[in-house]
Amino acid sequence: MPELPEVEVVRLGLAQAVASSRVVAAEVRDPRAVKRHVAGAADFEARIVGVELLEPARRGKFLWIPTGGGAEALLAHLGMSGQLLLRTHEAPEDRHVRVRLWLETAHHGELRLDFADQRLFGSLALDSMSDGVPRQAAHIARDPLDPLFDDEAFLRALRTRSAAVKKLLLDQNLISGVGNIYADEALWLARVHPETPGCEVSAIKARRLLEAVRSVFLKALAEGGTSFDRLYVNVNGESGYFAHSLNAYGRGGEPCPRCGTPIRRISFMNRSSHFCPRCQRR
DNA sequence: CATTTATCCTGTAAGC
DNA sequence: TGCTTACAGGATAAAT
Repeated sequence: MPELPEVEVVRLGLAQAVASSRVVAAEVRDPRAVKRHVAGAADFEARIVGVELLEPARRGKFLWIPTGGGAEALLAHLGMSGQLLLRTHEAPEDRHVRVRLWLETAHHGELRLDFADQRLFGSLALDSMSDGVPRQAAHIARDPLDPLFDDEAFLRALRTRSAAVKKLLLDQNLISGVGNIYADEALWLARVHPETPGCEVSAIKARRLLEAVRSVFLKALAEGGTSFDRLYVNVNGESGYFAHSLNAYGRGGEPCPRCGTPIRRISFMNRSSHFCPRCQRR
C-alpha cells in the first residue's frame, strides 16, 4: 500500500525519464481511473495530449508532474493499489492498466507511462496549480521529510486534541504521508499505544513519535518501500524490501522484537492496528 | 467546529 | 469443487 516512502520511490523513478518529455497520445481505458478529473475522461485525454512534463513533485501521498508553463500539473494519487509504470513500446502488457500515456522523452526515446490500478482507489487528473501545489492537494499538510514541515504546529495539534494518537497520525491535514503501516511502525518504535488520546501523550513521547515517523520513513525509503505482494512496485514493476523490516504491522501473534510479548492485533477505525501490549501501554 | 459513517473497488483467502 | 463472505484500506462527501 503506497504511503510516503513508496510514492517517493515512484517519484524518483519517474524523474529521470519524464522530465522534459511530451505526451504524444493518451488512452483512458477505464474512466474510474481519472475520477479526480472532474471534467471527465474525454476531457482528460484531449487536454493531456501535447503537454510538456516537467520535474515530478510530491506532498504526502500526492504526486504530480507540472506541465508546460507550470500553471497545471498531471496529478496522481495511487490509492491502495495504483502503480505508475514506465515501459518501452515493445514491453508486454501489465495487468490492470487503466490509463496509458505515450511519451516522447528527451533521453529515453519513446516510452509508455501506464497507470495500473487493481482496486481503482487511485486516480489521475489534470489539475491547476495554486501556490506551487495542485488544488486537490492544497489542504494536505507538509510531510515530515519536508524541510518546511512545522514540528511545533504538529506537536501543538497532538497536545490539544482528544482523538486517538493513531487517528491524528493518519490525518493528512496535520501530517501527511503516514498510512496504516507506518503509523503502526512509528507507534511501536516510540512505544506509544495507538489509542492514547493525543493530549495524553507526554511532550517527550510526542517528540519521540515524530522522530520515529521520520526514521521509519527514511529506512523504508532506503529499502525501496514496503510490499507484501505485487500491489506496490516501483516504475519498473519491482517490489521493495521494507516488509522484512516491519516490527509490528502484520505481525499479530508473533513475538515483539523488543520484549518477546506477542504482538496484538485489534480493529480500530475500520482497519487493523498492531502493537505490543507490553512496550506500548496506554 | 470536530467526529463518525458510508462509499468507492477487486483479488485473495477462508469458511461452508 | 464451487459458492459466499470477510478483508485489505486512503480520501472524501454526507451525516451527526
